[in-house]
Amino acid sequence: MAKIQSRRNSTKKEVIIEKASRLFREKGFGAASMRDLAEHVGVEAASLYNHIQSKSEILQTICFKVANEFISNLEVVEASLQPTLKKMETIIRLHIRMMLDQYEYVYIADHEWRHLPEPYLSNFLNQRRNYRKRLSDIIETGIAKGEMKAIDPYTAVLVILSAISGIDSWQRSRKSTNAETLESNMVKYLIEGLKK
Amino acid sequence: MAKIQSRRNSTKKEVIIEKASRLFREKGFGAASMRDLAEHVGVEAASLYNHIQSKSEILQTICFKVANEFISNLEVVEASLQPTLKKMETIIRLHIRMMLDQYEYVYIADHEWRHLPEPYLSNFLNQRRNYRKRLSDIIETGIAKGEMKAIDPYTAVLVILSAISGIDSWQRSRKSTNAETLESNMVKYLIEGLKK
DNA sequence: AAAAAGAGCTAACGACTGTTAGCCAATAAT
DNA sequence: ATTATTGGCTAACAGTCGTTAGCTCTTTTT
Repeated sequence: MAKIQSRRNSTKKEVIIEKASRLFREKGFGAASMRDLAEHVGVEAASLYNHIQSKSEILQTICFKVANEFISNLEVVEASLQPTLKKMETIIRLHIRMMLDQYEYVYIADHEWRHLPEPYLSNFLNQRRNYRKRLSDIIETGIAKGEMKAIDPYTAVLVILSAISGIDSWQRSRKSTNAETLESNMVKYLIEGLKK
Repeated sequence: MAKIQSRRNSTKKEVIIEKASRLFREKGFGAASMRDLAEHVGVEAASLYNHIQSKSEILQTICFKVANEFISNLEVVEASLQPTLKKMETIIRLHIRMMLDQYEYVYIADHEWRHLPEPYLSNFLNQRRNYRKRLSDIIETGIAKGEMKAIDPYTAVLVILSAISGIDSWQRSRKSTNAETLESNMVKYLIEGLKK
């Protein structure tokens, strides 16, 4: 092997993916070109292919990296002994933080998954459906245990996840608002709707 | 003038825009091609230009059509004498209905506005910012009047609008759920978080 | 009947797309 | 010291993109 990493403790592949995530968010996957990406990496377009296999491989990497992170976090919460309302709060806070400090990645997994080629597309959608189902199961349990008010669980999941993913349109307009304030405001609203 | 309308009471331009809205939603603005669109309209790509000026003119038409509809609806609500909580409920129901029966258009205005060329882009974002500000003003008034609980108004607006725009990811997975049920579930959750 | 305009077509332009081939220099492994 | 590998580069392919030019036929207006 020749030199395996550039400056900073990251592979060139990781650099490419990082720059790509920025570009994909700004322009959208379809409108972002490899020559565009190459320029941001500081290399010719063809050279990218020494590190990646294709444009859509980048998208796959990003989407499944995010998906896996959410799923493994959910597993920890599921296994915990918290009451259901607290579980939901934990998950909500986690989503908000992911959104805030891995913004580019989360955004792409949220908005650009459409451009995944099969079979990755189906795979991704299955994981997403499964994830949502498990969240609504928590709420369902919460209602059954009398810890939450009777509300349609899937609607609640939809509202919660959508509200959080909408933070992107906030970021730009109110960079000033600090993260903790945003998080606590948001949790307040979303949890209030679940509380009995 | 030659024949000014095709079958149905719609101009060919309207047909093009309607077909385009479907295509733009499915593939994204960048990935949808004029040849693709032409095929759906039943015509050669070049012939489209007898009715429209450019690809992005279609996007502009869709985005501002939706924006204008929302704004003029808001004006009616603002001018009404309802209590603030009722105003918000009216607006929420209106958004949900727009989302359900003008799905394609609303989706594009929500997700594809990024591809608007300047100066339309700035224009659109200004209108959006203004719209959100006016919603948060209603909530602020509601809090001041003691009709709503003290919550950060802009956070509430963000949660509400994002939650509704997330209905798209619902539609596909639960076509069965009828519109009224969805609407009432959603209103229940979103209004509950505002009520004192 | 003559003129104008609408609305379709084919062909093509120039720019840009993701990607491959093939070459060369530097580094790592033997 | 020699060989192998890595990771750059240039050039190019085959395709697609939005759009225009220029033609023809049909329909409307005068």
